[in-house]
Amino acid sequence: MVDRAKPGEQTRTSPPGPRQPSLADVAGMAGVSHMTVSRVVNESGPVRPETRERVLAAVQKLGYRPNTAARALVTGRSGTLGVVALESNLYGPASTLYGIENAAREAGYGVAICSVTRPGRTSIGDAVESLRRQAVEGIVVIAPHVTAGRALAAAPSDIPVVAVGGGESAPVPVLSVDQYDGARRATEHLLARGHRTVWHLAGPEDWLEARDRERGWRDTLEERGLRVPAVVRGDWSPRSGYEAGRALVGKRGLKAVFSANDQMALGLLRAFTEAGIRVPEDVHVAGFDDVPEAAYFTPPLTTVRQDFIEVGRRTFGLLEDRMAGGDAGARHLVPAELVVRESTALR
Amino acid sequence: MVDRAKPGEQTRTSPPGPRQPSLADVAGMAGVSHMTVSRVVNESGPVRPETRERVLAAVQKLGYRPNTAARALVTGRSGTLGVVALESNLYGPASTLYGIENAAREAGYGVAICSVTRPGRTSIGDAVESLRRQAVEGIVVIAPHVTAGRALAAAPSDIPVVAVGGGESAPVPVLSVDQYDGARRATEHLLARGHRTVWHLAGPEDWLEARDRERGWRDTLEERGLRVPAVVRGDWSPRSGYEAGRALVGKRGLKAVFSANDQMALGLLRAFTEAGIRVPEDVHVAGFDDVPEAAYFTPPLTTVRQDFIEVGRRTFGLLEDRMAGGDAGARHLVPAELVVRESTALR
DNA sequence: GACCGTCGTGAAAGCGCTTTCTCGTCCGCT
DNA sequence: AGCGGACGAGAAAGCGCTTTCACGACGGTC
Repeated sequence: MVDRAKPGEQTRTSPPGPRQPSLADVAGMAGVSHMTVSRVVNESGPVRPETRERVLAAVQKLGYRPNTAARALVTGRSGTLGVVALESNLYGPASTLYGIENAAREAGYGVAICSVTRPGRTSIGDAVESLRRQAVEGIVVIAPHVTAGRALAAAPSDIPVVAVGGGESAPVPVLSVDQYDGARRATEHLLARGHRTVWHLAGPEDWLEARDRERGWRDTLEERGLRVPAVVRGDWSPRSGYEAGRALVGKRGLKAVFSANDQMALGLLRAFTEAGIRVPEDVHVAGFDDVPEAAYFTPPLTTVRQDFIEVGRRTFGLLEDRMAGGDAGARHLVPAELVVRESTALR
Repeated sequence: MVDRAKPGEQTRTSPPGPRQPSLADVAGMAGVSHMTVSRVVNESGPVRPETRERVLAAVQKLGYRPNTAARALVTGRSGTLGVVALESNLYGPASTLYGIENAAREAGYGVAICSVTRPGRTSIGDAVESLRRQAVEGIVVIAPHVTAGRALAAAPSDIPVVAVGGGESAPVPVLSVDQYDGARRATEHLLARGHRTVWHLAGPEDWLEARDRERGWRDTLEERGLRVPAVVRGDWSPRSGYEAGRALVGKRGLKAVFSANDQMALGLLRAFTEAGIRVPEDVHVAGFDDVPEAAYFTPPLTTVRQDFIEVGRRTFGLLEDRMAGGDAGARHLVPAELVVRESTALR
């Protein structure tokens, strides 16, 4: 019985021990050429059923696993995609990553990640380069920053790159949730409660999403000829929302606030609570993202939901297009949805 | 001037266009053999300084990038690690992932991820298999589930595997935060407030971390001969915390609750607020994790902090050990830290 | 002045796989 | 009976790299 993998003529360097079985090993056991095994494994080319059975049995018994490196070497395809992810626990980016990974895996791709702490021209470039070294076939950049767009301007043209949630003015296809429209919906919702105007707690200026949300809010007010209060700016963190809240307390005519994300809205709520301002009785508050916690804030938060799984799926689709040589277009939007909760309850 | 990469004798299949430059291309331009280029690139073996300069210049001009597949094929090392991640936005697992990725990148490894939705015997096995197909050199399983331990029992022995935050009874090294001790600290803190006992909102039974935290809580009470109230169980989500909160409202002697994570504590707070129970005036609440939001809950939450970055770093260290053939030991603990906030303020 | 060791370089082999080409066999057709 | 074609299988080449070995040119030693 030829149970053990044949050691080959030369024993190689001794330590590695019994190496992984190769096509040749399987072929030996099945009594065919390695080519036939290849055909069976890849289901390419015709093989007589009984031969196939024998090969399959040998594959099974040997625990044969195709050598990715060898395959990649000859085909020039690694079967791996790269994702440049923002190192943060921000709900959006993290969820998007999973969405992409899922879609990629279903399509038979592996996913390599490279995280960047603070995106800038260099760091994103470094990340892309690092992924290229891993021979990825395409790259998704989760790049909500404005600077990311600039970084992508220098994106390599010999490998497909797509961006999600940013990358404006970058020469790559971009997919994002319709931040502008989402912000408009939230603002309109607040206005529909009868307020004269809506204040805005914005995100960091260098985030495209923050800009879009701010623009949506501003346009909505201006279109109706309403007063546009000075923007208060945070950094997405609950802490910054809290500080913004303290700054807002006591502002005249503060009746409605639209926060650019849920975490800052949480800080806002906290600051208002401490100051004795009741939500929704005294002030209405809306957020953005619909993080799982939002429904359990005090009070439950009206917010704008983004479907990150869908974003991930479609982003992968975009990349697939590009890899197939397609154009994929420039900018794609996924709609956002308003979720109304107690923080904007009628009073 | 020899500026263009030499096309090679055969034009290959026409469509691929000008392929990536190879060692041979660089060698041609520098007027040396491909071996010399290899030596320069890898800094292996002696090369005369001036030769080296010439080679480097050619590398630069051609934009040469070593072909990972070819290198992996001959060396048998892919330079890639695999991480089996839990697909969730739970703060802990996500943060751990970044910690690992960072440490790995610093050490020159790429990171491939494979997410699993609900860990079970099969899914983790599938994920591991999927990563092996990508020729990873080692695998980290972020496996907080009890079942994960069982899944790992069948872990392949021919590739280094380590687990983080779970994998009890698995034949692999495991690293985790000291959940038991953290839970004890939280419980002791609550008891120090003068309560007769502490209630516990536990996590899902099939999570090892949930078990450890529950055990820490229970032991602390039992050691002091205190009454051990019936455990209420959630699933980590704010929603489940909310429901648990509603169930707890009205329990006789409800003065202190230790929630197994912060998100559930949030739901708890919400339920208490709705029921007119004030925290900390009427009831004390403590959580676990110290998510960034915890400091801005209403009221700010006393909780147990876990240093996930450290966990990631040390987990990678463990894997590195294993890959180098070391033993790495069985179980490693990272201490947890109590963070006191208003939800357990003295009254 | 013949010799050994070092240094810098090149030649050859081969990692495991796919691509392409070739070859023998058997069928159905005229 | 003869022959083209489909079918099943193998032979050979080569992907880009590292490993191993071989080779010439030195410089110092006895």
